Amino acid sequence: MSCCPGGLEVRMIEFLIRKLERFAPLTAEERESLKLLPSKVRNFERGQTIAQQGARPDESAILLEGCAFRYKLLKEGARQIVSVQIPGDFVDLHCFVLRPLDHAVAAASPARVGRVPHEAIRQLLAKHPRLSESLMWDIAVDGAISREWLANQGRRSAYEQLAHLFCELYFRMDWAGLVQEQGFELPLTQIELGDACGLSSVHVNRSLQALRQDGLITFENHRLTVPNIEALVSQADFDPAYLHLLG
Amino acid sequence: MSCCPGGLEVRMIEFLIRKLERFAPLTAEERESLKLLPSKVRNFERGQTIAQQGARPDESAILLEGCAFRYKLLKEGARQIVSVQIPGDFVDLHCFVLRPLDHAVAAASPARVGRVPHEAIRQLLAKHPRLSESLMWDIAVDGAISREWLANQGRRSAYEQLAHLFCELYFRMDWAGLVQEQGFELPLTQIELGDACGLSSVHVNRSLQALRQDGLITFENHRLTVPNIEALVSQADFDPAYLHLLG
DNA sequence: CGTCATATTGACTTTAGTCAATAGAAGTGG
DNA sequence: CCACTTCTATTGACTAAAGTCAATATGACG
Repeated sequence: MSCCPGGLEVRMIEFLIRKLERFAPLTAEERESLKLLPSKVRNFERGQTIAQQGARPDESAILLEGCAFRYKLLKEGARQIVSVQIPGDFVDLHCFVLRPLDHAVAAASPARVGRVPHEAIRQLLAKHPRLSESLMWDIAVDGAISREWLANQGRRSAYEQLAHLFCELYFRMDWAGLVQEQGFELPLTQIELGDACGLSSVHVNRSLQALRQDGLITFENHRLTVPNIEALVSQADFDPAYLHLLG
Repeated sequence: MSCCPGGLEVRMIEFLIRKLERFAPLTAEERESLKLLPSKVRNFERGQTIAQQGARPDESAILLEGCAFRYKLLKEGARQIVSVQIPGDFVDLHCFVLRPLDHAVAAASPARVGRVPHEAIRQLLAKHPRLSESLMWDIAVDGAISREWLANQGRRSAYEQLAHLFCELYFRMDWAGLVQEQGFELPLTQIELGDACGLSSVHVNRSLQALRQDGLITFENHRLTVPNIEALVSQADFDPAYLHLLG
């Protein structure tokens, strides 16, 4: 575990600031204070647990690099992945106010994670009360994504569900500047895609084949390519509004 | 539409205060300011729309009486209910920071709704910055419930799903003091239960029959009775922790 | 009494799950 | 480098859960 006394890496903080400014512009002082947020940076291997279900962490994690997901374990070993996190995401900001954690967090690929102490967040908000609305917004967007996932699981076919998930990730990754040549790194296995969509891995496999045959995606070597995002959006009945990507 | 110049009904505000104190105790001054929150009270008939998907309300609604649900409409008329609201719930607090609304809100029974202007919330938070954590908490609990619903839809059978939903409502209603003789008013139709669980109404009907035959519930005249809540909890693999009902 | 929404039932279809076998791919130790 | 393990991906055959369609019943209400 390494430590950045000056706060998170500058690049990442710029990223976080840019994200929060989707909600409301920040003042120079607010930006400055965000930049001074302390954090310990830690690396995780694929498959490692970043946070335990039921834990009461006194810090929240920002994903700096790699991919992670939040999940719940149910009886008989079933798993439900409830979100996929990409660089720049506050992985568990809600545990600033909501403890214990109702889910675990795992790294889906090698990942760099910055952990920001809740005490530092509390001081930040004491100094800049207006920022509390920005954090509220971040938590609320997370809720909006969960609701869209609910609609996805409840009312869409496996084919549409996967298409919808890929659209969501495409838009989020694109906003984060991580889409290159119409594709991006997606380290999720078919088992994990199944756990995210409430499907068996066998059925995921077959639905992926259908998406491939329809020319909507390629997916190999942990890289997803979408040659025609409009076509995928249309198949998935996808509307990016719920992501609140526009400032 | 009637108006309470002195704020929400006292009973309801006590209720809201009690709820927020599940997160952290409030000071006398904070309580006082909450009591002074202005609100217009409005009545709705069953089936009426309380808020439109895509709207940008400048107030948030507190459900005072009755039952409501939030839902999304998908292509081809499919509907996904993403939450069920009971008295005391902030139906759309998140729209304080998150607009436009990504879902609609409808009354599931005759309902009384208090609408609190965002401007008043903003002033409340300016005066009592610490309260922002309480509101953050309320939004975060909402997210936790959505995540549990995700696990429900993704990884449980129709029978378990309905049992789980009934457990959740039982616990929430009980906390609100609305459980009498092991049951409570549940105005949802089988179609609506289906839309909440991602099921067809026919399958809901059959699953309800199974729950009845197993002696776990009775459900008639819009009233759900659970003679043995522990048995239902056990069938549903239900753990109330995610509701954060304990102070 | 007629209307409308909801609930119930039966017959049948479809989607997705399960089980099992095989094939790849990545990593490990010799 | 190769045998070995392990995890993942793929395929086929079969099963089961849930959906669809259609008919009927029930209940609330004007």
